Amino acid sequence: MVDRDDVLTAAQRALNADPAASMTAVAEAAGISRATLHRHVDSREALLVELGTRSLDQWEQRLDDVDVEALAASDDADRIRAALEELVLGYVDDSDVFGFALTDQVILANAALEARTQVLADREAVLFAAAQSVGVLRTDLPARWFGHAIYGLLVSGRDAVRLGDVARRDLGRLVLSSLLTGIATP
Amino acid sequence: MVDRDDVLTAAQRALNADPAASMTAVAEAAGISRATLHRHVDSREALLVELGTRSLDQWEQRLDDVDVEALAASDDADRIRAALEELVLGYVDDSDVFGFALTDQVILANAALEARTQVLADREAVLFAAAQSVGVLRTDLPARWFGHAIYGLLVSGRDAVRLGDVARRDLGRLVLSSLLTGIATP
DNA sequence: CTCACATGCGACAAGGATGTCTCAATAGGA
DNA sequence: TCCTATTGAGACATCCTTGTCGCATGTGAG
Repeated sequence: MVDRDDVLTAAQRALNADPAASMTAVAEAAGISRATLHRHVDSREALLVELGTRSLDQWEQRLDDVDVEALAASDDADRIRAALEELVLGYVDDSDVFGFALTDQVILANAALEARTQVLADREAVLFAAAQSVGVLRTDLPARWFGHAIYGLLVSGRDAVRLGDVARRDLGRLVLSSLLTGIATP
Repeated sequence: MVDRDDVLTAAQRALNADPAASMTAVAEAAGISRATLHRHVDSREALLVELGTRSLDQWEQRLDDVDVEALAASDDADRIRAALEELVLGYVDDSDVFGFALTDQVILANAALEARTQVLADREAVLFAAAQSVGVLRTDLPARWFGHAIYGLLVSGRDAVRLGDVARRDLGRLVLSSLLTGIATP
């Protein structure tokens, strides 16, 4: 028997491989018929939205895990820096599974998801701002920019691995060190 | 009268605004009828491929402008660094117009465009490698990674501007400085 | 064994986009 | 002015995808 969660996971995998995959392709990937797929999910858009929600859940979980709010109030530069690294490395791992959601037009165009994205970005931005004030992150860049920069490097990291330019196991280090210290010689 | 070039430019604009724009929408944006649009372009895919080609032309032009090959052979660290900056700032400008091509599935899935992308990425990688050997770029990162990192920051930069988190005029500086020196405090 | 329930399969209608065609209007040059 | 080439508008067939439905199958619990 195929669990609803199995279906969503399979759909995730299928859409990760081909972001334009049709419901037929998704159903095949899940090893069920299209009719059964529709017994689990109302529509293609609903599926995408649900997967988008899943990815936001995961994002939120990462933020909870490092306890963003407490951290932001802590003034502990070392812990903040460590948390930032942990966060980014976590995102890199997540991008393996949720990467397609980063650039999917249906997900990006959904108002509810966009609103929740804003909320999470706000939470994150609080941490960034705290990191700025304790001297971990540069103060000459807007706090809101950091999240975007991370996002971009996740997209490029995915791409680099897909094209074989970078080994998957090196990705975390590459993204993190490019992000924090840049690609130029110090 | 509407020039073929006008049509492509308008299509660019329309697809930039909405990457999923239909041929009807593109035609409207160009101020012509759908039939006339098809007199200029065989199919939607052909249109996308042509616009993708255009963006690669522009990329190639940027590489020509800085004379990548000569530069890579020059061993002049200052000039290489300056060229890198010029290149990236140029890309940021181009992303205004060609940004949608960065993530469009039709364009990305096209074999011919992907092949040419590889060629251009190779040219660029030569410059990156030279930059590494003269001490401008870090040697502990793969030369092929740099191009991806730039790509990612272009995507995020576009996004940041679209969401209003970053002013368009600040974008070049943000991207360039995040890329080169990272977001962490030195 | 039997029954209920989930599934696969096939068929179906609907919707949307694409590409083609024809015909009338129009603009621009001879 | 007249002729020609281009355009717009609309109609059309086609294709693909989506979502729904009915029916037969099979499996698992009791």
